Amino acid sequence: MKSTDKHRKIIRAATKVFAKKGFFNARISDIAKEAKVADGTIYLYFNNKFDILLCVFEQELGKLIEHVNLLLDKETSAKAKLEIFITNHLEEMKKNRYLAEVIHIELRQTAKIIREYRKNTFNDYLKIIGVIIEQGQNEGTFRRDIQPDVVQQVVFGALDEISICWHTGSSWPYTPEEVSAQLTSLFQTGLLIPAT
Amino acid sequence: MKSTDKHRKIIRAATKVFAKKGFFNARISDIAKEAKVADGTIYLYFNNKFDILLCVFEQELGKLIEHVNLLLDKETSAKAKLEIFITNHLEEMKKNRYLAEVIHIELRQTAKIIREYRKNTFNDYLKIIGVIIEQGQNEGTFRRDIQPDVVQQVVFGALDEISICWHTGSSWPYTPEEVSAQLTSLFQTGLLIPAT
Amino acid sequence: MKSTDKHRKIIRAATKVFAKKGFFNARISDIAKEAKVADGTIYLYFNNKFDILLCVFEQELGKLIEHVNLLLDKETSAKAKLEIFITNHLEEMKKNRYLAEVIHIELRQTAKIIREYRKNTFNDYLKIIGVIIEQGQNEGTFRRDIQPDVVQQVVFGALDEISICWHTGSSWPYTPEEVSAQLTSLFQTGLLIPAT
Amino acid sequence: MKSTDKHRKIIRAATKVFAKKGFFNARISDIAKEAKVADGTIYLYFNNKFDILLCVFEQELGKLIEHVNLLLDKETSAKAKLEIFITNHLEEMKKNRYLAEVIHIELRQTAKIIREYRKNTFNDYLKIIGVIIEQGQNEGTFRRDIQPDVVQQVVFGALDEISICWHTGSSWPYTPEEVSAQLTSLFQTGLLIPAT
DNA sequence: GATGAATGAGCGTTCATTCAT
DNA sequence: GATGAATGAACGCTCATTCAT
Repeated sequence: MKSTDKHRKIIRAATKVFAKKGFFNARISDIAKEAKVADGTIYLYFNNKFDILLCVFEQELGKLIEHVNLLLDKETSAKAKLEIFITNHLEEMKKNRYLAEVIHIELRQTAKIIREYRKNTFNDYLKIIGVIIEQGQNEGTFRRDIQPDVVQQVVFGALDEISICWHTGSSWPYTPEEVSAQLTSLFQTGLLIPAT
Repeated sequence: MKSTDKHRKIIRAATKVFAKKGFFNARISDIAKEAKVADGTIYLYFNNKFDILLCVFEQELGKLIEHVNLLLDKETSAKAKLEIFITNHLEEMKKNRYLAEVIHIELRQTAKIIREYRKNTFNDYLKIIGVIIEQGQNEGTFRRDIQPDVVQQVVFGALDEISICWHTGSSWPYTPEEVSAQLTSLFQTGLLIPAT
Repeated sequence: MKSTDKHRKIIRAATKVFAKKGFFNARISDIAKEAKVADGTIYLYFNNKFDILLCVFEQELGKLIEHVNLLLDKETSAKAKLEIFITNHLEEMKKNRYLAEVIHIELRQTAKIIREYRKNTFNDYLKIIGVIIEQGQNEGTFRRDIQPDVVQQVVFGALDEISICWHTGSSWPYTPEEVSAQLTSLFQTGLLIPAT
Repeated sequence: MKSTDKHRKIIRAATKVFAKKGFFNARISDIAKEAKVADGTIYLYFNNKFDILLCVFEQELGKLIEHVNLLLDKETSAKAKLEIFITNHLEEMKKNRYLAEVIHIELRQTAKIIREYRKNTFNDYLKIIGVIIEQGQNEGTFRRDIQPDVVQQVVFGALDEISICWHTGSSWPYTPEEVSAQLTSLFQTGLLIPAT
């Protein structure tokens, strides 16, 4: 168990350091210091610096997927599921500032490379949205003229761009609940005021 | 004019190189070679490597802002303007693969830093969306319970996440027109099929 | 006896690993793995990495000296002794590829350092040749105008350069017996065909 | 010409540093300091540390080959040529202590690797001896029962082992002329006093 | 005695930046 | 203004050595 413990400690430290300085500006010794281990120790658990970043995503996205799937299983309608997904993502990102930043900034660099390797936990996360949309279309709740794979990009992009706002210097007065309500409503019924 | 010419050449080369390799993996000598100038020449036009990246954004976002504003001026309704904005962004990103990637990936790294410096052309671009939404609310076309500053993040995030899809290995069969129609419709009337 | 056993196991493993990768490229963990002991165990028997190399030479050269001395004691004439020495060295090196390589390559690095420390088993081995030559000169069999300390270098250098040939990729078709016959003859009567 | 100049300077510095500390203990910064250039400058002229060592051999052995070939061309008999080769090698090694040590110690490490790459200037040097022996056999001066490829190893091994003696702490009272006379005579007529 | 996880000093190499030409 | 050779600080990674178990 001890070794798993250290693995976790390093992951957590790396997430924090990557969020603060960015992957390329982060030094291994920064992570080591943050994790309170020696530089060399890191290489007992990871192959190289980039591997640490990948593991951060694997682990954190994995947890995110597991968690949201648990929540989604409790709901049956696609409409409710979409709301759950949005709410959960925003709450998690509000809670975990470092993860939010690492996803927002570093995931993208990595995504390009990962796409080739297809070690694609990120894609699994995106696909959850796609599947919800498909279900809604089959149920007859969601429009069929908007493609699920378009929606999944749109929703994730929207969530990700929002999720960084809490951690900016500028004031962002909304709570996750407020934003998630707005987003859910926006994606459900749109911006337009229906003509009566 | 000659010097402006070289400035432009370097910007263009840098955009390409940054898109291909990412800011941190791009070497000054890569940019110099792509721009067909000597390494040292770059420092006659830019203060340092990061300054080049900033200038890429300043210049490219500046052009984008200028261009979309021209288009928006031709329209009066917020509804039409939002459509224009969406369509234009996707078309531009489809056209300019390098810019799309640089915005998607590098802008985020920079955004964090820029936010502090407030040299904020990016914010100006975002704000255009916000202003459109406000106008729509004042006109009475757009709902007032969804905040303009939320929407601007959402729309940009969505557009940006979509705009990278054309340049991925995986097949993305939709044309900008199709996607922009879907997006526009999604943001206007939402996913739900209205109960009749 | 058990501890002596482990010492021997490590020496043998080290000889193999040093031969394969060279002293500097060999890792302690390579030797440990080859010897089937833990890394730390090695430090119960040796002071440091270099000490292992020294012990390899001490031990292997010691055995070589002991063995050749036994053989030499059976002969009386310097002429026969020189032949024995040559034959024995080549046979041993043919038999023990790893030792041959370690002597050929690593001994030289070490020799320079050892020379200063005078912990000089290597010199003892060389000196055997010198003593044979001196005996031959005293007997009146060997010329007195060629210095024993020159000959000892020459003979060892020749043997060592030959002894690696069996372990090279390139074809080396001669048996130790053939080569030792040629070398013995060469050192005894030279290359020239005597004018009749 | 300037760049060639710096290449030479680095080669010379590297030869000295490698001789003093050995390849693996030599730091790039040692070589840089000795050559009075910056660390990075070295990489403008060489691919990596090992490449420097290879270039030392290529260059120095190349010069050696060129030089000895010039001398050999002046002689016709194989007997004279062998003498020239021996004398020249010893003189050069006496003159250039650093080269002598680098050949003696580092060449062997490298030789193993080089053998696979066959970038084999060292072999060219050895072959010169072999060719002399063949010529002697064809002329009828040298015995045919001793193989040229055996002799070339023997002669080089002998020379190399001798050539280090001048640079050892221990006293080595002989001049290159004396040693080369002894060696030549040894290889020509052997150790034995001919029975009258 | 034996282990092997942890340590941290050390070094090869890169590359943004400078400056003599 | 333009060049590109030269610089040297910076950092990822390795591995001999230690020490708690």
